[in-house]
Amino acid sequence: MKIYNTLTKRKEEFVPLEEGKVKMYVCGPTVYNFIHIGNARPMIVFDTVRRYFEYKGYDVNYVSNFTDVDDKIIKQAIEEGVSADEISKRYIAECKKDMEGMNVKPATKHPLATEEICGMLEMIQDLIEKGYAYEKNGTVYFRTRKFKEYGKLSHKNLDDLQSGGRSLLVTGEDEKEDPLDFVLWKPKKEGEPAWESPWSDGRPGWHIECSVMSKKYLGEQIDIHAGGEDLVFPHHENEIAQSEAANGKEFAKYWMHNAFLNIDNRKMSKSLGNFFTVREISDTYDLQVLRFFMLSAHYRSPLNFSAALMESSKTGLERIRTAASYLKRLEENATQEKMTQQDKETFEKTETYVTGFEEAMEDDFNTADAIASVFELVKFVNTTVEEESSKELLHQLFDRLATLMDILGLFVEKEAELLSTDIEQLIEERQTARKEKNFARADAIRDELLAKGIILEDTREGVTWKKA
RNA sequence: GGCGCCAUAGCCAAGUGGUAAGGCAAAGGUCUGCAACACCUCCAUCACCAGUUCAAAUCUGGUUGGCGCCUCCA
Repeated sequence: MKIYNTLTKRKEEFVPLEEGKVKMYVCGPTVYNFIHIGNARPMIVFDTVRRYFEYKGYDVNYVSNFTDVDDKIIKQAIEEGVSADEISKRYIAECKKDMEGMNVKPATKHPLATEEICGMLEMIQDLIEKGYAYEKNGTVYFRTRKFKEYGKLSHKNLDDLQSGGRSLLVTGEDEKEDPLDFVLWKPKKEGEPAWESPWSDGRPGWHIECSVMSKKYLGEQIDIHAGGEDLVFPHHENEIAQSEAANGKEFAKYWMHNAFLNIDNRKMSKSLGNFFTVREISDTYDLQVLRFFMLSAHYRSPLNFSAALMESSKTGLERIRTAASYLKRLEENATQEKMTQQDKETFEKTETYVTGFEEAMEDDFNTADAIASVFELVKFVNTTVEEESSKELLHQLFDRLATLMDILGLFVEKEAELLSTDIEQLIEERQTARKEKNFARADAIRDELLAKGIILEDTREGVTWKKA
């Protein structure tokens, strides 16, 4: 399996630290509002990475945090006149609902920054003792130049950073020894949440949180650290500096970064205000469609979001699901139980689509290519399977399709839903009308159901329905 | 100013040296009471210029256009 590593700027063969196990950490959102669909990209992408590892038999320890102490949370709390804690708790709960809708598996552990302060104090103290950090008026800074490899992830050199067009010196930070130094601990301002520390009552800097939570739940060394590409610098660069300075060993072996989700070719972000929340999208679309859309491009390519593209994704996903329900229907009506010799040969032919799918995923999780294999399998099913096919074959084909889709976190079957009895009666009445060639009545009933969001389709095997 | 990415059909998108996957849309057709589904047919020489090579969308140089990071940010 090959993974593109931001650290080395090339695809590398994945070799786990420990045989059969994967330890991965994915930087999670800051919870001060509903998550937007840009936040959803890494969730979906890295959940898919996880699912593929699990499909390959790896035991994946997947940790993803919630940043629940931050300027923006405090700002939101002040605006609403409630506590910061209330804001973060609320949006963590909402985020989890969205994740469920997108079929993103819960992490093995979702640590909260506010519950890990103790570990942060320890690591900061450790860094001070090792000479990598210093305290000034209650603020603790990381001594960036002391960490010789600083810049190795983002491939920047310190002098470029300093002589750049922008000043890294921000107001009130002229007490730093060096403009490149960043904050590990900062004293509280009036009304802000704070914790006691040897340096001041205050709160941790953003970067130290991930270093500490990763170490606590995954150990000093992990296989994969992932997040959005904007986190490469400074967040991940700083994490490396902190963790490697404190632990004295390589922090993460593989660094994965997803590209952005754009709107009109512009980065979507809360600060630019050009974003859609996942919740908004879920009003119009099944979030499975959003997931399918996200996986239709490679995770390292920028992806534009639009209603037209969502429609296209919806239709495409529907095509796959139609094939699946076709198999199910035939299976229910099949008379032949066991596979015939010909069935066996048919089934063997689908091996190539599984291989194609796996090869795509092995190549740095090329989900776009993997989906192409799924479509090829769908085409094969639609052109090969027939009423005479055996139950066993139909079942196996369904299973094969569902398995591939499950790796992508996509369902192939609609949830088991029951129609209310009056709707079922309408469908029966329509069938009677059709037999009597009373098509006007039949069409009227179909329209009536359509208005209720139910689409009827007449097939050789009878009437099927789906939600609009 | 520094660092970096991208440019494939109407749209989306794979493909990193051997002659363009897949999906959506459109068009024509088969099936069907109609519709839908499904199936068949049709749909590109890869931004531009120059070069390397027997061979380039794929490598090199340049041009144009778009974007990202360097500041909270997925």
